[in-house]
Amino acid sequence: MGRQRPGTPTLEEVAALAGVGRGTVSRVINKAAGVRDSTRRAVQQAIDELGYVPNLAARSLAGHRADAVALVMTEPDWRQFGEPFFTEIVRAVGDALTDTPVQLLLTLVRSDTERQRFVEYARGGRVDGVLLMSVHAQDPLPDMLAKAGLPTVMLGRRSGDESVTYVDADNTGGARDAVTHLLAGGRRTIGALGGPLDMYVAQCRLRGYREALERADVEVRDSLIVAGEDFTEESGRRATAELLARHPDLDAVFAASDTLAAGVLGALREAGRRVPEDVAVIGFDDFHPARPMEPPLTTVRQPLEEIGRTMVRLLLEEMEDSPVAWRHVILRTELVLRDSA
Amino acid sequence: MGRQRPGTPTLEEVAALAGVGRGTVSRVINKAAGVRDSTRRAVQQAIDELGYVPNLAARSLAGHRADAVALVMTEPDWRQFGEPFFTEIVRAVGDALTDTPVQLLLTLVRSDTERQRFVEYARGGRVDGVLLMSVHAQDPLPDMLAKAGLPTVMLGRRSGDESVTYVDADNTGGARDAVTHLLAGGRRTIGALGGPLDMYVAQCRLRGYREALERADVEVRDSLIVAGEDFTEESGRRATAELLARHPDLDAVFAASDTLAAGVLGALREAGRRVPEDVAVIGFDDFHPARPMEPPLTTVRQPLEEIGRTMVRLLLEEMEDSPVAWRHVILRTELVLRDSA
DNA sequence: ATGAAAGCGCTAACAT
DNA sequence: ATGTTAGCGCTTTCAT
Repeated sequence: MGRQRPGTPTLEEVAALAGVGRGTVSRVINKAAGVRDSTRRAVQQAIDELGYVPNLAARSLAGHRADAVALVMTEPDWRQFGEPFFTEIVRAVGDALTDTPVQLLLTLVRSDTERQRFVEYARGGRVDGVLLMSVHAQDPLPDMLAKAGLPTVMLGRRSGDESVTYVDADNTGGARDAVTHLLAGGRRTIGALGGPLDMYVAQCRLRGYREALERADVEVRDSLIVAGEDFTEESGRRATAELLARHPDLDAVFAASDTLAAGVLGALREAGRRVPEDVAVIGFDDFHPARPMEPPLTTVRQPLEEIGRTMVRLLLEEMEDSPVAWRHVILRTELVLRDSA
Repeated sequence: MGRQRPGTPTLEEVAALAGVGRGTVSRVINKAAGVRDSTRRAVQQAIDELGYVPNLAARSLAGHRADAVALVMTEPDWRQFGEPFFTEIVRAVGDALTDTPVQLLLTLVRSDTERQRFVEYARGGRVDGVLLMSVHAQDPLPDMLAKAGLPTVMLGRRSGDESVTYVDADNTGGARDAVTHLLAGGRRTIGALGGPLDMYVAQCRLRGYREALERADVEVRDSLIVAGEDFTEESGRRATAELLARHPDLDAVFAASDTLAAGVLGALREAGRRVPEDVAVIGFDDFHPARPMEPPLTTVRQPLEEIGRTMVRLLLEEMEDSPVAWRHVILRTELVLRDSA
């Protein structure tokens, strides 16, 4: 057992030292109005003298709030957490909370044990709200939290008619733009690398690919589409090799993530194809400044900063019970042209 | 305000429904001994019927513990979090806690504001202990926590005489082994890439480099040593370019991290050097299965799994106030030979 | 503007 | 084995 050391000063001792009532001390530490300036100073001095720190458990119990929110990564494969997409989201969420008194707690949920433990933690009132990243279609966590009445915001959605509040990028539109760009460049044999199909985001990006082809009256061939197991570089490599075997005349590839795209580039070069001369490549861009796409290719940029900010805004609104205009927000992507393919 | 919805059943209601006293219900949910099996079942049924979940704030307040520990990343540059070294540690720590009732909370401390907020969170009793990653020499956080009497375990140390409990790899020894191996291979003009010198780990690794040279009676030349700003690949690239400019006859490089080593490889190849024929490279290995060193080179492997496990063990011991044999643990590294350089 | 007092829901010590 | 009770330290009315 750890916790606050015995002998930790309490609000009551502060009150005694300052010669005021408990209520007054409470008002001071909560910066509530209606305290004379001289009293406030006296209390503050007592606080400093004693090194008083509020007991958060007591505050939670009496105040019915935790002043904390959880950002949950529900991914059995924890290494995904190192992916730029997630680190950027974490950064954006952290930034959005920096001016609030709310403590951000990142948590991993990799197994049913951990899921159970987290639900008890959250339902137990240790957080006021939950942000969910990387949710797979069959994940029960969002519903468990919703049923418990906990304010919850997801990054992405599990399906087309999602009940939980979410923020998503316009994956379909972004993919459509990308493939339309490839078509405009004269490409016709365009391969598509989706991510894992149990994630709606992968379905959307593939749908965008199809829609672009259909609009241009180009035949959609299933043999040009490969759904990977995940969004990793290695996955991109394997899929590309497969694609090249099936379609030696491949002249473009649309990849559903930038790590996939990196794998595509590697595999293409190994196979002796020039990029973008022989094969043009476009991927979604997770916008990680430290690991720029190399070489710079045209990418579909997701507004990660805005996604994180929006998630926080929606969550705080739900926590305040204030009216929310939209419970579903879909943010536009941007096609960043960086080649002449 | 969020938190447990109004109308959430309390322990008292469970007791009433089950027709027992509060104490008994408490015993049941805490799996305490001394409850008849039939009573236990009756209580359990009431719990299920009501969908009761314990209020963790009340439990903390009465029980003087939080059943949670924080794993803190104190790095102004949050992107570091994506580095394999950290994701592996997070995984190992998560694994070590998976069979305990303790919830793991990851937190970012990037600024003074966040440091302050976290200290209040921790001192406020929301966690029973703190694990610290990526601590820089002048970081005041460890002392703030120690002064507050919070069980704390650091990954690495801030200096040679660290007061806070820590777990570290044998950086000096590992570096010595690496450089000794290079010398045994006949290399004499060996460059050294340290990390940021405000981190003790970087100093140790450079010391190991020096010691190996001294033991072999090879002159230590300052011009062969470059301290980077951080442990990133980009940093490794720049440093290597500098090294090559100063020493065209460079025949080996010792890098203080695997990401640095990756940068070294890139820069060497760009400069037309063959690896390991012209220049042998050895780096510390953060052992990330998903991003293997490419090409496989000899590396100094740190026992990350064991580091994480040990940190957790020490922390739990400190939390239990049970006697701890060592407050400082230094784990051996292993030289993994993968080339003929 | 400030003090007093009633809980918040639980654990743990003490009875029985 | 189980019921009873006294807090844990705070927020929040309600008086004054």
